Amino acid sequence: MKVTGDQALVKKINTSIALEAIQLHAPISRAQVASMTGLNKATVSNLVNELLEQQLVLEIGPGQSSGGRKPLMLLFNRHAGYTIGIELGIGSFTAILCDLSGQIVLEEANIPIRSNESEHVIDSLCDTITALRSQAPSAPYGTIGIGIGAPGMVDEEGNVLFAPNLGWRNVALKRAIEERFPGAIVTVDNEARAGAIGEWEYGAGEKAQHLVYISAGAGIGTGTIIGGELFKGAYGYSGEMGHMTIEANGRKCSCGNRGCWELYASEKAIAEAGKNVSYHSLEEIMQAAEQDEPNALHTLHQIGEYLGVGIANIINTFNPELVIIGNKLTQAERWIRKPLLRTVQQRTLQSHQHGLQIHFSSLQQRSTVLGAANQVIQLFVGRTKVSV
Amino acid sequence: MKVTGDQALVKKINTSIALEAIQLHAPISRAQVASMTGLNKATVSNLVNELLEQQLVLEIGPGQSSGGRKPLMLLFNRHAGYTIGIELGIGSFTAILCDLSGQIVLEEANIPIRSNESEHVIDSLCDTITALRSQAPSAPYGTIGIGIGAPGMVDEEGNVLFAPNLGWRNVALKRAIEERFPGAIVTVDNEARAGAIGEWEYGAGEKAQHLVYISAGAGIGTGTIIGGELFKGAYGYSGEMGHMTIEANGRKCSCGNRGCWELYASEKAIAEAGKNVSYHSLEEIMQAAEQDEPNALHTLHQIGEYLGVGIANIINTFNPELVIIGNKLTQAERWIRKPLLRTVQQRTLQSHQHGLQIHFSSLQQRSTVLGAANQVIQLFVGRTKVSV
DNA sequence: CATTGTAAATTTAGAGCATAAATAAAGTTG
DNA sequence: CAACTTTATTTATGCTCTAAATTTACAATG
Repeated sequence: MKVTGDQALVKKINTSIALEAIQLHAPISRAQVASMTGLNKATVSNLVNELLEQQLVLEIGPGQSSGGRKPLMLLFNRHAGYTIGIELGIGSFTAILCDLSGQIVLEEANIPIRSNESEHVIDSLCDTITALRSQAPSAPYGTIGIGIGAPGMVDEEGNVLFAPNLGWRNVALKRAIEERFPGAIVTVDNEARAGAIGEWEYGAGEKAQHLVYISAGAGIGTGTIIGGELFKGAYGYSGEMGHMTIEANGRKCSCGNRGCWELYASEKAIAEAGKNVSYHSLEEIMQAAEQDEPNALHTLHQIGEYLGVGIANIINTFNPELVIIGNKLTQAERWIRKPLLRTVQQRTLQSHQHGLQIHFSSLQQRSTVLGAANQVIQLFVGRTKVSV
Repeated sequence: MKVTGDQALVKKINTSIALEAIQLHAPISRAQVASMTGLNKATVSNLVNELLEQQLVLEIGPGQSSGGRKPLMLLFNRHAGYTIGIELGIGSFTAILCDLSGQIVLEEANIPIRSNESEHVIDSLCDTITALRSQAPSAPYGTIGIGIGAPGMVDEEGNVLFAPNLGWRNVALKRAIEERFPGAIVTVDNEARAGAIGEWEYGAGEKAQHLVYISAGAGIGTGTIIGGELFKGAYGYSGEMGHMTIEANGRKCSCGNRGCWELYASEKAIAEAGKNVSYHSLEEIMQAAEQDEPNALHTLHQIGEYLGVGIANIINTFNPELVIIGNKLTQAERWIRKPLLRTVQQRTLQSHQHGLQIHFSSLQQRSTVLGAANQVIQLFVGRTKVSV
């Protein structure tokens, strides 16, 4: 959005800075916030007092003195409001209610979807949202909003442009939810991008300024965080790296391209490799791998290698500190991990390997719901940044 | 940089907004600037008057009245200062002196470099810089700085971390130049990233908010502009997309990886394809192609196709509005163009093709020098942006 | 236990900037 | 030439940050 500078903007920026310092370093005193952020003590006092009035911050009494007056310690009031996070999957969805620090209060996992018809799905989502809202603890701001991670391309207005697994085209999901819950903050984003935020804020991504999250399931989606911010790309719907070519003359993909990464490194690879054997799902092949069946082991190893090929490309493109692999394929970490790491090591520039870490998701299927919820929280607290 | 909000920041933001409006829409009146930017008329008047004092803006007298008082038209004073842009190549470098709007005043093209030894190269650069500075027209701010585009990985401090074609490792190029020209603004960036800025500001990239520049020469480098800003990536030196794998089991690359894009879509592909024929350079193969030699034509077509494969990956990753192909291979546009476009069309998602344009560089080898010069100009005028 | 020193938080006074409204300047138009 | 328009500046006001002074609250010390 086009923004000009005025005093309100200054205050917004500084409030955001102060609140973030409190969130990250609680319990913390006003004086510490001032010295840490570079803001003037008086400014911090003013801003904090307003945040106290708004109940976004709590004073929990005096802390340890360091030779003088005891500081009054501050906490981010994670119970000021609650938010709902939803991961829309294939055949089912998962919804959570969490507080402003991402602590899950209620969870409704794997609610089946009977029909992929968008109206039906939206009805179903709304029923669950209503149920969660009614069970939410009372809070100054109540349930502030609903964040949704959807499988497919989502534009900046929250329209699901294309979701092949749901058979959706141009579904105005955000608007539909907003209409049902007037006043609520609603966000809709791609499932992998929400997952990236989830891992970054609450999972394996702690503190990393630059990370890439790879959602490897029925296909491959990616979410990228650069400089502590979600990388939006042009028009807001980049991230179709699952359709990056890694075999120029490879198999035909449903997207029209050939040799797409997700053909070789997602569940799609199982069905393909198993054409002559009888593996049709990740579950099946994992069972077989447990029995040390050579075919299953080989297929899983190959998936690991191909995941590594794509990850190497991502590393060369974005040079992140951290790559996190999430979604269903993490269940096969045992078999995938080694070939994946070896491939990445072989295929990336030495200089990019420096300080690079590769992790599997630590949130166990909760990356997306938490990330979706976090997107609402970010809007609620009004995070604002300046680049010079 | 970590920034807190104060009045100085507000002024900086608004000055930047006003100046940009004048640069882009000159000649323009104060009133137009105000209505265009959303700034208050009084604010614009104040800021413009300061810019006039600073000689960054000129008043060129009254314009056409639209029914009332004639507006006083404003121009960006492109002669307020001059800047030097340098493209460091292999075996030679090119330097220009240009005004603040990128108009080239002096050009020293293809100055040979006798030895790649960094000290020698730096000496040589400094000689040319000194010569250009001494010939620069007199201006309020004189020659404000030096921008350099270097072939290789450059970090945010202007250190050339790795430039295989020069045999450089960890050369503190920016600091070296700064020491020789105290007070000058010095920037050092990767050649392709500078090229992206050059094309965006002065070339085929006009007005596009999201573009990718592909520098196809001895290797492949890329520069990406997203949301009107150079995409820096983690640590500032992303963009090694030339080493993206497009043939998982392809040829070995000097970077350690296999099947890197630049092996198939840069000059490297000529040497390789020509192992049994006698093409060793772009010039040779183009001569042969002029004579319709089938081998040459086939090789060039293939290069076009492989360029398309990589570009398709980039499109899926960044979803830009505009892709610009620059550097040496543009000379072979005649032969490359068609297979390239066809391949991209075949390999990208329909939704991404919507509104996508693919151009060849319009600046003819000047993308990088102009982009490098522009980086200095940007710092000089202090462009500042806010994201909400 | 009163004194001294220190740290935290608040108050005060001052300055910078943007803005709306009023005013001035310089046109056009019938 | 009077009425209307548009452009630019001036004025008065409000908001925010900041430095410095002040208040508050505690620790250490003889």
